[in-house]
Amino acid sequence: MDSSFTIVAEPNRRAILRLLLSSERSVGEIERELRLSQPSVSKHLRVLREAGFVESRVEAQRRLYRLRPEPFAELDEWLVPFRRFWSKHVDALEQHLRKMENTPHAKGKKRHDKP
Amino acid sequence: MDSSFTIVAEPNRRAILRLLLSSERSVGEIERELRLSQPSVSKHLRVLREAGFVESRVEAQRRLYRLRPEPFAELDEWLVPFRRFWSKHVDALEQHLRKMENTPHAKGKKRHDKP
DNA sequence: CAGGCATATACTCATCTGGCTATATATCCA
DNA sequence: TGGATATATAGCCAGATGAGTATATGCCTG
Repeated sequence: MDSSFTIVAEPNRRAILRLLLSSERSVGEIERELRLSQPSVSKHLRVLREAGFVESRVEAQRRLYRLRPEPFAELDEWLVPFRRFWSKHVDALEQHLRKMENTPHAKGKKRHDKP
Repeated sequence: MDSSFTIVAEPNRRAILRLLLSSERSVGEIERELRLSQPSVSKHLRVLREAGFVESRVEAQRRLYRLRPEPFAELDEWLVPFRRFWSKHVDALEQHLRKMENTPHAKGKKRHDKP
C-alpha cells in the first residue's frame, strides 16, 4: 500500500482531485475536461479509489466519482510538525514587514491569530 | 522541475525531512540514523536541495543540512481548498461523537490515546 | 605533501509507472 | 435482441528513478 503522497505526486491525479472539488463527475467528463484518454482516466481513478481519495456511485452506464476526506487529512497530519517550523518563518517575515511599516510613521496593526 | 509532491513522495526523503525537523545534520549522521548508504543520502539531499526543501552550510569537511520553509508552504497551499472540504466531514464526525457521548447508555469516553 | 575522513558524482541495473491500443463488461434503447 | 454508449481491464513499451558499487573531489592534520 502506497503513501498518500505517492498518489498525489502524479500531476493528472492532482488535476482530477481539483476537478472533483467542485462537484462529482463521470469518467467521460474528466476525460474531456483534462484531455486525457479514457483508459488513462480510469486507471488514475482506480488508483485514487484504492487509496481512498475518491469513491464512485453508479448512475445508469456512468460512474460518478466524488472525493473522500480521509487521505487528505492524512496528508495534512504529516505536514503538522513542519507547519510549526515554517510558521516561525512566516511570523518573522510578518514582523519584519510590520516593523518597516512602523518605522516611518506608525500605522494600524492587525493581529493574525497565531500561537 | 518537479512538484513538491513528487519530492516528498519518496519515503526516505520524508524520513530525512523528519530528522531535520529537530536539528540540522550532516550527511553521515543521516546515513547512520536512517541506515542508508552514503551515496543514497547524498542523492536524496541533492533532490531535496534542488527542490528548496533543504539548504546546507559547510563546516570543515562536513556539510550540515537544514530545512527551508517555502516548499512546505507550497504543499500546504495545495491542500487549502481540500481542507475546506474535509473539515465539513470532520465536523460531522465530531458532532456525531458528541451526540453519542450524551446518549444515556454510552460510556463517557474522552480519550483518544494509543494503547 | 601524504593520508584519511566526509561528501559528491558517475555508471549500471532492476523496478516501477503512465500512456497507448485493443478488448471486455455493463447498461440503455429502439 | 442488437447496437450504441460508458467504463474497466489487459498487455506492451518507453522513460524515470532508487539502490549499489566504484571513483572523484575537497578539506584537515601530521
